[in-house]
Amino acid sequence: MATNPNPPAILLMGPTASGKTDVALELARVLPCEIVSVDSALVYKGMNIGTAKPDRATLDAIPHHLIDLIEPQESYSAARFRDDALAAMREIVERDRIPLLVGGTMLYFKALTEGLNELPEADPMIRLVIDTMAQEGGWAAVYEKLREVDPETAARLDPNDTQRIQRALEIFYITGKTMEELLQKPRFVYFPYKAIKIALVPRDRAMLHDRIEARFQKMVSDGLVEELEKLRNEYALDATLPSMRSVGYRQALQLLNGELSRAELLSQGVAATRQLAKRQLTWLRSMLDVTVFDCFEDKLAERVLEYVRRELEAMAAS
RNA sequence: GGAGGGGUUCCCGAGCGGUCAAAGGGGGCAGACUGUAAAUCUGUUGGCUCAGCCUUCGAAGGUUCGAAUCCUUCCCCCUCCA
Repeated sequence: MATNPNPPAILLMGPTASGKTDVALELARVLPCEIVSVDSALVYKGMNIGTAKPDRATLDAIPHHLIDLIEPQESYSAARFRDDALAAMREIVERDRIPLLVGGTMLYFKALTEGLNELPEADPMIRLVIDTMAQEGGWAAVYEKLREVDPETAARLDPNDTQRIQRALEIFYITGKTMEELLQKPRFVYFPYKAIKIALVPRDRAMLHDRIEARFQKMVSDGLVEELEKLRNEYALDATLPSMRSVGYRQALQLLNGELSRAELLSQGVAATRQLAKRQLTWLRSMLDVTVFDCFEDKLAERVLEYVRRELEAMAAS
């Protein structure tokens, strides 16, 4: 198996609150797996309650990767995830074990399995320049600038999509080439694994909504706000950081800043989580070759385990 | 008991005789997504046999060619005086 040029990897996807973690832990308990987190929020140290991070005991008992990588004022990226995940997977396979990728950040799954074009990484200075340009002339002026240098990308983007406009212009300023041109180039797709792709999806959205609400309430009563308060004393956190724009923390920070009441924290946190789940489900629907399980099905973990076993056997046989 | 203010489509909330199935926001639903992705953006949101029709603006009557908008009574809610 160590010499297998195309070893298996299990990809377990699903929206927030679909029960991915429970299923993953069960798989890891029975199969020789190590878990690789595919989650843009679990990378932050100290952000535990709001990200539903597995507890210390679980992390110690079962090997987990790509959790607690950076501090809350830092930022991560899909490209960095791809590198980190491929490195982790290689090491896992070298130990004769199976990488079990678990998470809800669908862009990361996509970047991992389909690769990314060669684009420059984010440059804080350039972004600052563009932000300043936006402050002075409005985003309409920034969009106009993009239209001058990269009309194809500008046409593709909505004038209100400031984040992508900034990124496209950033690419041009760094490379002198348009994003359009760089995306045209063929990309290397290095993903030397036989992927077993599984999606946990609710048969009934209302049931997921109920679970989301209960879960968020529990996060708050477990001390989400207090956790953030402590983090804020330790790090210079503000609302523009990617970590502080994540579901739950964004609202908790607003509460600490006096912008939200306790009741609003609850309702807005729950709504933001539902909206996240909705976007995750949109990604999943667009993905082919994924085996879907109803996340409210009885004995979910057992069924998934059984399916994975069959797939692994079939692979070993061929 | 007296003086005011109010009840609008899932929610908040504008409308104050026709151009109103009713602004705006929220929520929901659908979609997009290449180094911020738990982010960002877009569309849609009474029903139907859908360029038209039907049912909606607390309830019931009335005025009018025509009402969510005016009048009457009734039912709730809030503020103030007692």
